[in-house]
Amino acid sequence: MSPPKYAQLAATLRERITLGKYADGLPSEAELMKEFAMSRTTVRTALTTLLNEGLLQSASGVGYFVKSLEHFEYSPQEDFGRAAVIPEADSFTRAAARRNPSQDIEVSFVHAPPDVARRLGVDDGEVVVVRRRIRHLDGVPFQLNDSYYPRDVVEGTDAMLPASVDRGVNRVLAENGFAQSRALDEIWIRMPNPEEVRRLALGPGTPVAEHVITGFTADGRVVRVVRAILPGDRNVITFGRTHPDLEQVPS
Amino acid sequence: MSPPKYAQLAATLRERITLGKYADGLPSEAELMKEFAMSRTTVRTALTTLLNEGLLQSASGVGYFVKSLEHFEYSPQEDFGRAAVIPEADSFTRAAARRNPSQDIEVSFVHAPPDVARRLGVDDGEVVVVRRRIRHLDGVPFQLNDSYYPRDVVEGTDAMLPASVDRGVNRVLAENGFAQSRALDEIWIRMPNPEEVRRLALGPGTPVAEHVITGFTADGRVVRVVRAILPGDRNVITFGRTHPDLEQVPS
DNA sequence: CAGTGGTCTAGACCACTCT
DNA sequence: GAGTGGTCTAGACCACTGT
Repeated sequence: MSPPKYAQLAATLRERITLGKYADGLPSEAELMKEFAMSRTTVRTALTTLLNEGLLQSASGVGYFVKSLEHFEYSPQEDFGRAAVIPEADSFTRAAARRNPSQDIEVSFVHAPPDVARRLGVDDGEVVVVRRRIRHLDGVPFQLNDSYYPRDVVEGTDAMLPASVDRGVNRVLAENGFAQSRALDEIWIRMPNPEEVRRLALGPGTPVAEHVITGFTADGRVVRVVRAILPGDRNVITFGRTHPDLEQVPS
Repeated sequence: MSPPKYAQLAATLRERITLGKYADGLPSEAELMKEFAMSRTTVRTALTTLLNEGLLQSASGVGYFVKSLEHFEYSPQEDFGRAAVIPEADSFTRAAARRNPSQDIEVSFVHAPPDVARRLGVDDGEVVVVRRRIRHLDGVPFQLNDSYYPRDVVEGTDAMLPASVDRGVNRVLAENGFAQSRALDEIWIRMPNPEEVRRLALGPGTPVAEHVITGFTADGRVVRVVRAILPGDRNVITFGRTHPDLEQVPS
C-alpha cells in the first residue's frame, strides 16, 4: 500500500517548508486543492497534521504560516547562583533582562494535588500554601510556576505575600528554620491540558515540559514542591556539568 | 459564542476519562454518534483532538483506548557514576536491569548536521564519526542516541566498533588523549519528525525531548556531541542537586 | 466585499480485527 | 460476516480578516 494522499501532501509540504519556500505563508486551502487535485477535507487533513507537528500555525481569515519562535534559555542551576561556572548556560539571565521580564503572583491555600501531597509527604487533600506565578518576557507568557509549601514552613513569612521577594523565597524559608540542602529535579514531557493551553496561549502541536522540583532540608524533610510548566516552542532547558571523572561515563 | 460541538464532546470525554470510566475502552464512533447526535466527522474531530493530546490511542478495527504507559527514569547525571548521592534518582539503573535492556549500534562516517557542526566547531558538512544507537527496554524502543565525534578523536579506537564498549566510550576517548572535564546539557521539547516517529514507533500526540550533550576537554575543545531523543510517553528525566547555598535561590 | 480558515453534514469505500 | 477505525468526496454555512 502506498501512503494515503494526505500523508503524501504533508510530506511534500514538509519538504518545501524545510527548503525555505513558504517563508511568506503557505498557499490557501483552495489553491492547494487546485494544485494537488484533492478535496478540501484531504488538504485540511494534511495541514492539520503539520499543525500538530508544530511546524505550522494558522490564522483564521488570513492563512497558514511557518512557525518559528525564539527559544529562551531556562537554566534550573542558575537557582543556585552558580551559572558563572558555565558560561554557555548564562545567557538566560542576560536574555531575561533584555526581554522585559514580569510576573503575576497569587498566593492561596489549597488542597494539595495528589502528586504534590505524595512528594510533600502530607495526607492527600491536606491544606497547603501555593504560590502561583505566571512569568512573562516581553508580555509573552513563557512559564507557569506553582510552588507548594506545608503551612508551618511559610505561614507568617514574606512568602505569603503576593509580590516578588527580592531576597528569594528560599532565603525566607531558611530564615524560618527550613534551609534546603538538596533538590530532586524531574522533567516530564507531555501535551498540555486545556487549562495550560489557555493560560499560556499555546497553539496546537505545542508540547510542554513539566519540571517538578522537590526541595529537602538537611534532615530529609520536604519543604517545597515546585511545578513549572514550560512551553516547548519558547524554552530550552540548559544545565552544565563539571566533573573530573567524566571520562568514566558508561556507554 | 459557545464552544464548537466537537470541543464540547472532547471536554465531556476528557472528564469521563479522568473519572476512570472507559478503562476498558471507549464506545465506538457509531455509538458516540448516536449518544451525542453528531455526525461521524464531528465525533472523529473530538477523538482526534484527544489523540493529539496523548490521552487516547486508537487501534484500527478494534477501538479507542485510554493511553497509559509506565515512565522510565532517564538520569543524565548517572553518566558520572554519582547517582548514589541522590537515592531518588537511582531507580533507572535498577529499572533498566529489570527490564531487559538491549541496544542496536551502528558506527559510520557522515557529514555533520549543521547544529552538530556548530557545536563541534567544525565546518558545515565536514565528515565526522557518528555512533548511532537505539536503546530498548523489554523490546520497546525508548531512546535514540546519536554520538558525534571529530575523526581524530576516535579513529583507530574501540569507539569505531559497532558493539557495546564495556569500559565506556568516554574512557576510550580519555585513553586517546581527549579526556572530558565539562559538559553542557540542553533539553529541547518538540514534536517528533517522521523519521523519529518511525524509529521509535511513536503514536500521535507523543512529544519528545531532544537532549543534546556537548562534551569539553579541560582546554576547551569539544570532542563529543550527543543527541538523545526521548519519547515523552515513556521517559521522565531526573537529576538531583546538593547545595549548601540552596537557600539563596532568587525567587 | 471577497477571500480565508473553522465547523458540520451525509455518504462512500477501504483495510483490518475478531468471532 | 459484522463491526471497527482510516481515508476521501462534495457541499454547506459561519466568523473573521483584509481592503
